[in-house]
Amino acid sequence: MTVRVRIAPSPTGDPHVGTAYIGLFNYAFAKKHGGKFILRIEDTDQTRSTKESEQMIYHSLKWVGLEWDEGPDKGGPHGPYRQSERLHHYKDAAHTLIERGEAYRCFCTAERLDELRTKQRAAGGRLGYDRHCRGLDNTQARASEPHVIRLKLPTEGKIVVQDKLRGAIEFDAAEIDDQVLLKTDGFPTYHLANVVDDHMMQITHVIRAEEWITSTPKHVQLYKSFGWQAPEFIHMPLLRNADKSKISKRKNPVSLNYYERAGFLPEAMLNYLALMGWTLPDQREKFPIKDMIEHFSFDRISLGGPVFDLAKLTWLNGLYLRELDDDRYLGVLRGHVLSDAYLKRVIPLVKERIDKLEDFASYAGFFFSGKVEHKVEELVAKGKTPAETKKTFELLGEEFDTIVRWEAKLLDERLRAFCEKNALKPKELFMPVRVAVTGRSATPGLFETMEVLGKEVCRTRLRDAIAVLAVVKPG
RNA sequence: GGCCCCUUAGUCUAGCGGUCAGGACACGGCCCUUUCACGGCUGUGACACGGGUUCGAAUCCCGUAGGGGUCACCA
Repeated sequence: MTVRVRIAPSPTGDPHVGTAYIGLFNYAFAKKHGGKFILRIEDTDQTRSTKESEQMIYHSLKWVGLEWDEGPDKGGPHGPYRQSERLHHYKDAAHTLIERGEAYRCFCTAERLDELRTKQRAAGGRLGYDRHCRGLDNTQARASEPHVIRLKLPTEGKIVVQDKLRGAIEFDAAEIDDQVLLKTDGFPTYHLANVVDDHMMQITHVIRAEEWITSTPKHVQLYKSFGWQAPEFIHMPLLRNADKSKISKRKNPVSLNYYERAGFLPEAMLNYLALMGWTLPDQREKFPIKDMIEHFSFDRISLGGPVFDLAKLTWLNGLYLRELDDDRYLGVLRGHVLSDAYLKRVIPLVKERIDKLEDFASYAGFFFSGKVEHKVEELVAKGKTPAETKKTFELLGEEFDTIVRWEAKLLDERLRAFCEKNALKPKELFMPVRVAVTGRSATPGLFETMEVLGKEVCRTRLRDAIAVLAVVKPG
């Protein structure tokens, strides 16, 4: 049996560091055993999936060097590899299940389900679908009405998940919801799509994040209902913020775009990610990924959720950077931080503001630097307190997270709307933001500057500014 | 809250019954150096707690505590 593993990101937003992390472990395992590493795009959420995001996933995965053997752009013997192009498979599968009595149509409205949950919450009991439609015998007749298809789970007994890292994990079948398989819009949920695809694509090992453990019994039941053999499950620990919560953009740069832009080398990135929960038998911390492949084994994975430590990644990156010869160094420098493409975007903003070329670097320095210095007194608008400013920045950070197209015109609109929503005058917001994202009070136009800096840099500097304000003593 | 997972220093980890509990990041000191970095040396610092099992537990078992995840027609 040849090893076949997959990484299955959903194209909703920026390419995530967690995708690279899980991708790496899949990749290392596949390469170790001469198997195949497959990329599958899980775009079954019609409202959130975007083509831009899908493109960024390809770009970032290639950047870190995780080349896939089969995928939407590459093809392969088990395509298509984009779930939105496989809808008929899921539909067929769901109907097969209905015919076998393993699934049923459910006509409950979103309102009824909301109501149900509200009641359950009030009663303090368990949340979950009450199987209202499970016993319906006229489901066939009503097939033309809007409905979802739900999986029938056993009402008693245990469902056992075999996790390669943790052994047997037992769940009471009665505790598990009759999961929706096919949504009203005819699209499958993750649960159905991933099982159908993993089976059809002959995936042998599912290496995914720990957050999936609790839905795995549903998948186990699905394989059983179909009469298919389930793959092996390997649930990796979750990357964490410093406070141990699941890594998130509120507390860390999580976009791979950021790391590429900031001038981290892909080999350092991968090396660092490999260190998160895994060790080489000889304990070396700096190693090329081919060494990981050579020595890879699941029993060297530790299960405590590792805190993603930017400081240590930075140290490791320095090691890699220092061993580059000057020509290669020039190459990576010109490839990212000082690329022609980036300089060409900075020039129009700086040109009219300086008179001698020698002033370029000092005027435009913040376009090229990582961290910028924040002075509290510059960060806080007249008449505002540091605490108020901190609060405003936190809200603004969340606003940033929802902005998909990071362009000056849109930023202008969004920030003005933000002022209105939060009862702020533009000048009470714009100067503090300027200082937060550039570290300076004299800069080119704020929105143009923000566009060129990019979302991730702005987000990171805003986060840093928040941290500076957080240590100010009130009064 | 129910269910599930996890638990060695601030952080990443080694350890798989007998070790002075080892390494790395960060932090402090010293050396190198015109400065700053790099580099070298060095220091502070950990087995969550309580019961067992055992001649002997960081290592095995059971509790407790803590942390995390999950409870969607999102993945």
